[in-house]
Amino acid sequence: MNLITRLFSWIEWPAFYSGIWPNVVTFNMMVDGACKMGDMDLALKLVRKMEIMSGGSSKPNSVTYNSLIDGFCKTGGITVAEELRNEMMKIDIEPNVRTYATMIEGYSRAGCLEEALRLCDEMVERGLLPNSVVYNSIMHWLYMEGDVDGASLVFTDMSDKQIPLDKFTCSILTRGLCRNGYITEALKFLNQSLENNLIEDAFSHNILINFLCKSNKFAAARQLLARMYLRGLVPDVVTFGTLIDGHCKEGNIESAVQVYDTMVKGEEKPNLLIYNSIINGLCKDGLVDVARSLVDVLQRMGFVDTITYNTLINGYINCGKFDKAFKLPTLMQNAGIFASSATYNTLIKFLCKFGCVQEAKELMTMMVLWGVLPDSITYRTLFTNIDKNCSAEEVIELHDYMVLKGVVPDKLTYENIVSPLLQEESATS
DNA sequence: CGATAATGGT
Repeated sequence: MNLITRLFSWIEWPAFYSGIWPNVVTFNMMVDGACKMGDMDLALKLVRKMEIMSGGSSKPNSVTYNSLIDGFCKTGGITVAEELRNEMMKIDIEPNVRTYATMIEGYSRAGCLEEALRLCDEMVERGLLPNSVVYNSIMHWLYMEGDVDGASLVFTDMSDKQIPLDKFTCSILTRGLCRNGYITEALKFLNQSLENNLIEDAFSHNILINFLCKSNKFAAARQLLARMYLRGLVPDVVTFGTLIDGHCKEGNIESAVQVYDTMVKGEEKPNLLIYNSIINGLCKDGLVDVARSLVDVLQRMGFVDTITYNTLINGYINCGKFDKAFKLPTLMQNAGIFASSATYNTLIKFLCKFGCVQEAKELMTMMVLWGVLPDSITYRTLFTNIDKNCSAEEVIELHDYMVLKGVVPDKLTYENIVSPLLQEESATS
């Protein structure tokens, strides 16, 4: 019996024991919980049995169906979702705006924007008015497809129909414009939204600051931060984290630390992500020893994770301090931090790069012994570096070993390197 | 009364 079934197994018992009968809302909460966990079998089972389990007092309603439909859409079962929509109509539960919004998002996510747009028309025909959620979804997926003009048209339509814009609309437009290269337009739109008092949190600004950093426009990014203060918008950890990471990637530790100071002077507490960014920045800047001191301090504060150490390992390797890099897995274990596959992948890649493929293979078997599963990256690293005059049997043996340990092979590597050898092998034997 | 839909940073 799996955990989720176990958690809900009390439902099978007579409710007399507690003296409280579950009603539709109780069931809907459980159905939605199951859907959110992706356990659609359980969700469906609950819905099919709720009438009997409740002694005939509870029947699925539109909320039940909307939850189910959303669950199926999110787990790739758009066909089942469509069947459920038909089913609810058959038992006289009218699909409402939420039902359509959920289906429209589902079809868009599945890459069927055409069908999503058809559903928009259909809901209007049935007398339902698409709300901002529906418009936001459609615009988001048009932008994802790169259809900036289409999204603009939908936005105009939304304004014409006087559907209120919300903070979601703002962030979707900001991100959509940015990701399609319209940074100036995004900035213009953000200013306009500020004028209309549509912006209540740092969300949209964070998106724009992120894109400005990614396009190396740090002055503009910093200016935007300054403007947030002017407009009374409170920057959050994400705002600072984005700027700090941007500066670190740029190799400008000084600016990163300046932003850090600004953040600490405000009431915002730095999080682990921010420290990891700084550690990465210090390494990139050649200041690995400073990075190491920072990690030591953070470790004493209990403020480190796997990524902290992985970043430092990368830093040591990039500056040639290999012995220090290889000592880190033990150190992190002492600090109670579990090494990840990425920890060993970094070291394995280094060994391969310097022709020590045998040692790399040994490290891979060691990580298995230490309870860390190799992944498709480990697989790719080993096979793309494997000795050219290594025998086919050896390659296949390594492949079999890794697959047996639960590794899902990297598709391209398998097709190009391992699979040809397998055929060769079967041809000769 | 209570339960359901869309957005961000290593």
